[in-house]
Amino acid sequence: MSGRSRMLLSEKHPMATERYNPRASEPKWQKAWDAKKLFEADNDDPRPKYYVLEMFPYPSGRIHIGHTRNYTMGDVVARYKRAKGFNVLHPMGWDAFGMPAENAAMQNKVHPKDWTYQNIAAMREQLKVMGLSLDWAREFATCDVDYYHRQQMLFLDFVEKGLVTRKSSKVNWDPEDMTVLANEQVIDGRGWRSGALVEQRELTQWFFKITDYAQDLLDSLEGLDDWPEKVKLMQANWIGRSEGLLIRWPLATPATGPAIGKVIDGEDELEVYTTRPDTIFGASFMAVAADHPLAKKAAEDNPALAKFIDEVHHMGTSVAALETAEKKGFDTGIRVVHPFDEKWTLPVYVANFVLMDYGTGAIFGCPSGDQRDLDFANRYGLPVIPVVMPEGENQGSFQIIDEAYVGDGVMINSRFLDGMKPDQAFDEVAKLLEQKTIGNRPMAERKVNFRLRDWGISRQRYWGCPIPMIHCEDCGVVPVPKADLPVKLPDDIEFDRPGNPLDRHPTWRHVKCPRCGKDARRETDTMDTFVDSSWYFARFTAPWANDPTDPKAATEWLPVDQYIGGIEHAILHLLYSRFFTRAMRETGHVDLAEPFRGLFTQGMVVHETYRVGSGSNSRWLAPSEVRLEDVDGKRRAIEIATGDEAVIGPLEKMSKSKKNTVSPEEITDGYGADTARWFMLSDSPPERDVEWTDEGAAGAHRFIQRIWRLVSTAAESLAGTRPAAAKEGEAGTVSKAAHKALKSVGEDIEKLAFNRAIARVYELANALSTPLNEAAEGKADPALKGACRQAVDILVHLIAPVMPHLAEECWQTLGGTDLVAERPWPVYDPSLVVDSEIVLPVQVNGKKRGDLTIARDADQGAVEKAVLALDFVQKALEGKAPRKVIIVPQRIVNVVA
RNA sequence: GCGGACGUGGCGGAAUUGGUAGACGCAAGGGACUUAAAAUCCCUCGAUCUCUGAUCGUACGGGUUCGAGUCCCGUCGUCCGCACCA
Repeated sequence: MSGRSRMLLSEKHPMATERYNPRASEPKWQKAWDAKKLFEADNDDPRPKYYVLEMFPYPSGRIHIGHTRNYTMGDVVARYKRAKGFNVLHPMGWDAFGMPAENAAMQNKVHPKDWTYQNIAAMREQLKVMGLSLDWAREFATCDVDYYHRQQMLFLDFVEKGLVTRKSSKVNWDPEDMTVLANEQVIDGRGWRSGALVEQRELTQWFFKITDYAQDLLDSLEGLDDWPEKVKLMQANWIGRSEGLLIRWPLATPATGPAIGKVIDGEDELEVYTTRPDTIFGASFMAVAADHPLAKKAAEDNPALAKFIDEVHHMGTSVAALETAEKKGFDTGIRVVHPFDEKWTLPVYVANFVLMDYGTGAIFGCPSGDQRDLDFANRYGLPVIPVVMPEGENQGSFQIIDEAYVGDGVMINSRFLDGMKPDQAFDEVAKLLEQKTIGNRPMAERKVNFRLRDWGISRQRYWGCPIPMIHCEDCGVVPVPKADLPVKLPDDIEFDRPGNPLDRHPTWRHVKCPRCGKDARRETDTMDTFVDSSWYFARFTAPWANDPTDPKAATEWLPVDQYIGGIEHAILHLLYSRFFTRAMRETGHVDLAEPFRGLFTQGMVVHETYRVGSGSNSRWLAPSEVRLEDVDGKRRAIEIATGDEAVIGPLEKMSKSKKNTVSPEEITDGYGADTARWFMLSDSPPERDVEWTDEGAAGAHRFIQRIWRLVSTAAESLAGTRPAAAKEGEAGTVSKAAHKALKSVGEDIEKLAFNRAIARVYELANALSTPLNEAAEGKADPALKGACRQAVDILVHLIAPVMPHLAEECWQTLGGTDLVAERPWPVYDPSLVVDSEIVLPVQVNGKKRGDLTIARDADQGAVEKAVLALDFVQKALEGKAPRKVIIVPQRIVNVVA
């Protein structure tokens, strides 16, 4: 458009501006940012560093709207911190190994590699549309040979430091995916991915010794001040520390005294773990797990017991099975002797509720103090001796019938412990038994137990990082020499059968032993994909480094200042990463223990569901397939194609199966990225779920157009005006509104309270609406013009973190020659964020009756005098003196009549 | 069962952490502009009543306080995590 025609147009319609067109505008500004490489972090930049990271996505093929909310939050922080003068690292990558690629290979005959890289390419393009200020120069995928090569280096370093072990253990076997799952990946007895019922199998597996760090991982939670309490609590529960006592109970044999029970050769004690040694006089039986060595031995000549053990093995592990499972046991015939009474023997049962892999796989049962033990005792007619009684109960009448008492109180029926508190009794029992001996060892020792297990990382899959180890018949398990790394995945691979394709590859597994040179075979297990995501944040600090990290860069950038992701990773990913960072410190790759200084868990994007038909004929409808109507205040959904009414279901996480998904393109194609970004952060607090609604998106877009109208109509008249804050009059009101908004938006972003920041921007836009229109109509005096010019500059900078494209467009229209993305955050004038006069609410007897407008710096005496002179106060007092006048400075006045 | 979080208009949510409850947005209703529509602008919007004012009101019942959405005790409800962990 020529200057002449522009002038004609503006003469005809002085107020007319075109609507803002995000489709033309957004790509333009994205190119401008890229051209200046504004988002590429320089490790040598001397400014203070700030590392903001969102949990990287799995390349499933499509970016989900939930992803974009997550990344937008990180982007707002990144853009804000950049404007505040930080050297910001904001990278992006791909968590690219895993089962879905293999499933696609099996179903669609695509190579997992091709499938994955194609998905990455598509998703990268989707992300770019969002205008995120990411450093794409550092992008990598965990399936890049470059990346898993370094992961193999780390693995070998961990092996050297003794952080890796290989042990035979019972594993959770997913029969559908035909692979092993970590305990953390078994949810309600089912595989976290396949949903298949998990079986128990005995396999030799590779483990990371995370339990070595159990205490440290627990203790260090306390220092994570910028983590949600909820996540810390979940981790603490998962680590599950308990303090107790190992007690060795002598088996009743001819040597120990009355040989009542069955005698097993070579067995003379039963070791149990208990957190309640104080209840030892309430013991009425012992119980061991079905896999306990004593149980196995006792079953050798006892077919009935062997049968029972077999039954326990086949018991379901589903929640339903566990909940309904009755406490069942089988008496082995073995007897133990009570540590404090040689004449007291107790039966040893095999019980279905005792777990082999916690404690020692054996317990003593105290029915009065433990519900499970009580259920068991009641079923098998074993004695129930109350040993702890609530304070103030009458011992004569206190009984335990079918509810165990687990609280605090006072010891009874416990000989020398009687009258003590349970805590004291605990210590007393520990002290006495530590002094007694059995064999050559003390009869008891204090022991801390953890629920946390070592992290099994072996997976019998192709699409993962090969474990760089070699099995040699003569030398045993030998690490691949570092010089021979990487162990690359073979490309020629068949997916015609389930199971591990690496295992049946014709040549790949055959190698020479690096130690003796004889024929040997490669480890064909690959690593759990949670290994890949346990250190990617460190790799981002120097993705070009030959070693896994560049320790200098890692030291400078880490910890991640702000990590943002879903609550679903509260345990697995975050705990593994905390362990990994410790292991990397041990091996010299980083110099810190805690990888994430600040953690934020964002809510999901949810949408209601629509369903037509009923029973087996019913089907789900996508939001785009229905039309919503409002009939007599009732919302109805109509299927557009058929006109049938659909049932509106509750808000649910967006999922393919229920078709309640909205794709980012549906929004960005029409309204643009800024609308999507603005909508996802407004209204709902970021930690809570946000409901995607068309009205909400439309509302966000209306605001974009409103800002554009406001700025562009005033732009011409403000063109030559120098920004200047005013203190008085209408101009002063404008300046104060702008500076107050500037202050609170900054504070809100620092706290990640994006919804509040957005509310403040709305307020500022509302406040500027009249003055800016006056300026556009030429009705503003120089003071007001200066104030408006400055306020509009501030407004543009305030919207920039959330609506970066619109901000650039506005800035250009206002005559800016640089980019908002490279401009500093404006500084507010402290004198403009406080008013010289304040309005104090005045209460009489705690109820608000009116206001008092008074100078901000008025002293208490002046405030009291002015309050007492108010009409409504005098009326309320009826001429009497007030009993009390409470003045909270700058806040409220309460007159007590 | 154990552990934790939460409960505010028609809706999403604010409330400086004990100081004006309902900011801001969505939805709804009314009006202006228009031949009309869209867009835009203005007004109303917790409930009740004797309506220029008053009373009630933050799940429910008590308590502490000059003052409670906020703190304490109890009840109900919702959500989340763990779950036979001795």
